[in-house]
Amino acid sequence: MTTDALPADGTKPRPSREARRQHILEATLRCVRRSGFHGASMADIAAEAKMSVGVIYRYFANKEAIIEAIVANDLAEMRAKFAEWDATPDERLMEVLLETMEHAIAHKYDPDNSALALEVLAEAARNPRVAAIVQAADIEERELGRGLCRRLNPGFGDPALMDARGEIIGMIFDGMMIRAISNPHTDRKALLLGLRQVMQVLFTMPECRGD
Amino acid sequence: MTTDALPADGTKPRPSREARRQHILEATLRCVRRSGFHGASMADIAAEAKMSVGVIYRYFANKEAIIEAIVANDLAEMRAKFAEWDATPDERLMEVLLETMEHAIAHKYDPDNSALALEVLAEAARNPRVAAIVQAADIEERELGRGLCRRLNPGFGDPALMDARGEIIGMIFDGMMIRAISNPHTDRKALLLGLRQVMQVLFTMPECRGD
Amino acid sequence: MTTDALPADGTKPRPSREARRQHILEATLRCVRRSGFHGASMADIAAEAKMSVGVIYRYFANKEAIIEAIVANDLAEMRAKFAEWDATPDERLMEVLLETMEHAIAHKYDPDNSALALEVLAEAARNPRVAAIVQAADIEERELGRGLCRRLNPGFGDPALMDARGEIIGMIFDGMMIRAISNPHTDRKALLLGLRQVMQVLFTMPECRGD
Amino acid sequence: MTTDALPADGTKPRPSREARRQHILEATLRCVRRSGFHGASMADIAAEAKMSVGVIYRYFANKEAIIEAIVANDLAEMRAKFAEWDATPDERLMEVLLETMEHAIAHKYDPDNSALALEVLAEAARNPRVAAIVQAADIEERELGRGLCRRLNPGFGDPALMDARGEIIGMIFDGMMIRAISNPHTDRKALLLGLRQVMQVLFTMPECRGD
DNA sequence: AATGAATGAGGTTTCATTCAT
DNA sequence: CATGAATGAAACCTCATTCAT
Repeated sequence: MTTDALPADGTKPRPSREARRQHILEATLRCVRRSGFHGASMADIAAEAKMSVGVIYRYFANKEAIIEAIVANDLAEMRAKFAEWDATPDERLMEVLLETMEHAIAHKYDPDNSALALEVLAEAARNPRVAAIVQAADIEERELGRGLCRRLNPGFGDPALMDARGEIIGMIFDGMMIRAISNPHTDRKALLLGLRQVMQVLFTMPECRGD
Repeated sequence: MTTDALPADGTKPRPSREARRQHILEATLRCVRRSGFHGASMADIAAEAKMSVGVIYRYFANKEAIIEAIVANDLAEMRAKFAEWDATPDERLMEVLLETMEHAIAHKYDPDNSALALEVLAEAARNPRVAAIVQAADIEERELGRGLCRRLNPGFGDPALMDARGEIIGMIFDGMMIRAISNPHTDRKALLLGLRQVMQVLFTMPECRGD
Repeated sequence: MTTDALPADGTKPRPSREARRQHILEATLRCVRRSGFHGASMADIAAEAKMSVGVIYRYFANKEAIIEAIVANDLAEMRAKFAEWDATPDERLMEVLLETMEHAIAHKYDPDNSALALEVLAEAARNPRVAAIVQAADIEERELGRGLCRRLNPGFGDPALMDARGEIIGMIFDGMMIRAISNPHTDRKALLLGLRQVMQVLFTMPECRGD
Repeated sequence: MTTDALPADGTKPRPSREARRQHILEATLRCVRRSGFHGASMADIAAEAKMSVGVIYRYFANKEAIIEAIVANDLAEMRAKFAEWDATPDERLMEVLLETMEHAIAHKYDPDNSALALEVLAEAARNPRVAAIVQAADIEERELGRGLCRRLNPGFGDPALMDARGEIIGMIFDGMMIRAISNPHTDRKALLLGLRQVMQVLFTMPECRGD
């Protein structure tokens, strides 16, 4: 039995604790995208969430805790993406992946998304608690990615080499966010063609013991 | 060449203006890597540089100017890298590039380097002045990269497609910095093998008009 | 009328927002008279108001806003003065004006008042925002003064000349504040006699086309 | 024997100590008119005087001493003005005075002049050293003014009343500087007519024991 | 439980003054 | 003597956090 529940009377039911946390997180996201972690003040967040400053402290111990929760939240999105692929039969998998590229480009080149991700990564680069969250999420993501690669490339032998291949694919997707900053006006049409070709190779190219 | 000069006597010569600027930039770098741009206070920087706060303002108009100088400084490094390649004869170029991969990995996976770069990029994502510097540098880098690609792949027709290929190569290098945060303990040996293989393909794979 | 209200219990009621603004303005006035606008630091003002520095910024956007509020506050005093004269019947107006001279002298020769006014004017001489406030107030004051002159001197024809006469009367009152600095120990009794005589002439002397 | 003198050789002779002081004062004046006493930094002044900061401290103990010297300098101007009048024969005196009005208006309504004067007066209102200088200058000015009044109005009996009359005339001139701030766009033509008429009255109106 | 006013340390920046060269 | 780089105190302002109401 939680503290929410029991509407019944005329007043609107109090939202659950989790719902309010989410509400705060979403407000924070909007603020952070606008001004970065350090630029977003608790007052901004409170105003954006239409709450008082004080109440935020009932849901999060401090500002850092909000940041950590935001980072953790990204997991959900990522899992959803992989779940979609998992539901795709092997013979259509490559096709679906290539179709995904268009959305991936749009998503990664969206300044809002990349700005936030870079903010998080820069924070992770020096805040061990954030780093731990990012890395934990990444472990999960790699595991899911490994499954995908195995389905596409059953003949791959050495798991270390396959992991490396996965890393490289990861680099391309992650690097897209940096390219979005450094060269926001890329020709996305040409990029899409190029990426589809390269991805096809990356997902299917046989392993090859170096030298 | 500069206005200082004339050491010779027992006293240590006054360092040149440029030397002091570099001194401040290096101190700032150490602080920024430790705590980020916003986390590094002018007092921290001054302490790190063993200077008074005020003197820093004789060399930089404000904190943002230091950031800009740091970003601009990266240009020199990048140019040096391309200059090295430019001096390499065509027949050895691919070989040298592949050898470079090892250093690239070491460099990008060095937390000091990637933390700083991400900091800069996150700042660029919101600060138009920093964005302008980053993008100007990138234009130059792309131009140099284009030259490299043309030497390696003279048969490439559509320049848009070749630029896209260059973007993708850029994604891999840029993305490496993010992977360095998300998965710092990658098996670098396997990664090196994989990257060499992939790069060889990327640099030489013929263009291919989609669908 | 305001949002506070409900004292009644033993605890002291929270002062209204407006009351706190006034409290800050009064503290600022004391500081400014002591050390001028630039000499009065926010820390001084906070100490004088027995508040923390930060709280002042909840009531005023910045130091300049406090200055502007002080200037604006003077308007109220000025309007009250004219309102008093407006309520006086024509036949007693000159008499009341001459009686006012004594208070005017006391007011303008009070170092507190003149120091503040000069501070404001010096600021207005350089700060366009303050100048705008001062000039807006003056427009209003001239309009009121014009009405007064018309009542005292209905035969005055050329409005430009009457305005000039008003300007000259203004010079005398404004100049008094400067004399208060340059010669604080004037014989005020003699001054009062002289001013009454001069004012009577100024208010009633017929216009006279030049030469 | 002072430290200047002895040019003779090919190099340009070193300016006298007094000349350099004047040079600094003039540079300071330009700075102060531009930005006020507090706004004019020693660095600004040094740059304006084309000197190094350090050398200024060989001529003035500190910034306040420069301010004091500027105030004291105004004496010279004022004395020159009275000297001109002293040289005028009685029968033309009033005429010359009235002619002076036009220059007086132009001078007092010049924002540069009034801004500086108000700056000085505001400073005098709280800095006893500056107040002393201002007041000493005023004593001298009043003495000269008294002579002028006596020449124009030999029948005036009570010296206290005559001094009061002088004060009032002073108010008009001083007040003009404040009007220049509060109402910079006065109709100066009309003002000139009005002032001439009023001045004529003020300089010649017989004394009159009040009530 | 919710509010939002208050705190005050700490941020960036300026500048009068000194002093080694 | 002149220089101008260096100092460091102090200016204004912000904001995470607390707590009386």
